[in-house]
Amino acid sequence: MEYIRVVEGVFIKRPNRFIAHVLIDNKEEIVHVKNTGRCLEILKPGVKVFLEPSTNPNRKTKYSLISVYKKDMLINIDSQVPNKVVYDGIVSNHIECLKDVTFLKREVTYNNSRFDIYYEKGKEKGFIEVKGVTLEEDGIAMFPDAPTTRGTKHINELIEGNKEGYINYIFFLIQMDEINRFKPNIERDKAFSEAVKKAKENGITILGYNSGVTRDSIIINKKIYIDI
DNA sequence: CTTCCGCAGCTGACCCATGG
DNA sequence: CCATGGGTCAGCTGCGGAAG
Repeated sequence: MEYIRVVEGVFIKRPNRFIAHVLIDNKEEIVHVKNTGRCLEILKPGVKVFLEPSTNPNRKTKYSLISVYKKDMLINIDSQVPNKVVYDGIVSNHIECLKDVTFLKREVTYNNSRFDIYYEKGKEKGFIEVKGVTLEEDGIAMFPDAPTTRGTKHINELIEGNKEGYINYIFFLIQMDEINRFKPNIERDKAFSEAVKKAKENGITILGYNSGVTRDSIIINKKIYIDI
């Protein structure tokens, strides 16, 4: 997944969920933030960020904030992209246990939820819920960075699906390089963490992959250890 | 003892920008 | 036109303290 005409900036502040103030070419710009989480740990004043110019002339903001440096590690915070990165990873047969799928579709509604990816592989079929992970502490990636009742609900519905014969997956895409370990963030969201554990006990496969992140791209990389 | 007022804390609505 | 989710603010509730 490539970004076009990426520019560099310095993060100033994020007054609300959708916008941030960023210094670009020594000029303060108001830009759109693609991330839904709060990202307190990484969006600190003065950090170096990368932005993609918008092609939509009707937009209020000229740029979207896509990645942030945390020390010397670049973290992609685009919450739209993990979905696509995983989808591309499956299509290119990069995911060991999802090789040679026979059918693949994004954003598929099932009962009351919409899941990120639906797949069929011969007789096998199921849903894949993708979670983008931007939080890291001591080399361990964690999710979520803020409580997510929606996420918990999704997982419980994946468990229901498994009971009805689907073979479902939870896929944590770590939006950074060189992180080789993942665990649910029990301190931040106990309910979610317990739902993940329950999912595993009910036969749902929990996958974690890190990504190759550069200033103008993100691509799926290596399978990592999941600590549940 | 009862009533009223003030304040703190909580809830809910709305706003922000975008893309589906 | 709706979903997204945190921040802000207005308005409401409930509690406590003080005064009649």
